[in-house]
Amino acid sequence: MTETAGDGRDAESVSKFVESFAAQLVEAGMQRMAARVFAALLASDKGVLTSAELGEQLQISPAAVSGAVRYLAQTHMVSREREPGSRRERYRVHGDQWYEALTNREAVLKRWESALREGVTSLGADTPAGRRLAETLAFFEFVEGEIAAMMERWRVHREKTFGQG
Amino acid sequence: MTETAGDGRDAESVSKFVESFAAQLVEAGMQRMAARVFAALLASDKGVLTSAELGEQLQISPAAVSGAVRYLAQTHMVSREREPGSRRERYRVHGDQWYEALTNREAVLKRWESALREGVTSLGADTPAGRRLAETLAFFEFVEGEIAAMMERWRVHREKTFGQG
DNA sequence: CGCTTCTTTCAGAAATTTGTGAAGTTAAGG
DNA sequence: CCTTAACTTCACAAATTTCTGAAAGAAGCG
Repeated sequence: MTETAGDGRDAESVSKFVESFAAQLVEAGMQRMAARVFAALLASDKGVLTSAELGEQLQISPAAVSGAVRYLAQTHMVSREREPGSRRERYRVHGDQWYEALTNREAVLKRWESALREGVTSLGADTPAGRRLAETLAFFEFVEGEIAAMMERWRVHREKTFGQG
Repeated sequence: MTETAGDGRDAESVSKFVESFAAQLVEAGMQRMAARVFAALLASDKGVLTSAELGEQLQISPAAVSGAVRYLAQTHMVSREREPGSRRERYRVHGDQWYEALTNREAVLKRWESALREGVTSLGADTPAGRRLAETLAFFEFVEGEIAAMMERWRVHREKTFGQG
């Protein structure tokens, strides 16, 4: 059985999962390194890894880790931590926050809505195209509200199923 | 005022909307030509354009139109029509279907779930990482169910707001 | 059945994206 | 303060993606 450094788990199984899950995320539009880093964190024992650990496990340069983490932090899928009095940064998946970021993409929705709003104005709200855009806009606004409610239901459902986690 | 062929609308306004909305879609991961074609259809008078019209309006080759439309049709964001007795294909946005394709992405979710399921098995459901993956999996399964309900609520909401459309 | 018109496929050029090594920056610890 | 360990930024090489022109493929129409 192949073992990594100290975490006592089958490195090959981990890698297999990491690569296959990352591949799916990539297919859905995520940058490759970001996807691999994220998957590695998900599959890690504590949900926390250092830059060096990520680099070694995924066989990528510090620069690649840095870039991936910047992206993931911006999109709120991982958070950076620093043990006080250390130069070592640690990256963590929030057991119950990251998927909001994944599905929500509120910023994306907002920008779509903004573009649509301008379209309605400039094409005219009384034109067929304007009406189509207005309806599309209404849909996104609707979705935006629904997602919040859905996440709330998830939290309830989750607690029932998994406890406080 | 700049007018296109026969639709009597300000070509520049249309183009402006098309390009800015398409840009947002691209940023969210859609292929550029697909995004432009889609936006052009959204902003068209009838929600229908021919291949030639798309090529001219967007200044792209027939090949590019073909590729974009293939993608959009595969993802159910537009449908292809053919007036019986014509070689000319027409592409249409479904005023009230395309966003299902956009948000649904059921196939994507399914593949994510599948990768996670394998991860849970191979890492062990009783390990910390296994539990994290299992919870993630549960989340996606939850979302999958919720989306159907959400779309149903949208249909109701839409009819109240826009009528039968 | 061949002509014509439209769409698709394909190979390749161009542009973009990605990941690296190396230099630069920051901050802990002596 | 100087050293050193870590992270970040930058320029470039490599890989990938994208779009085009050209050729091939369908399908109506005479």
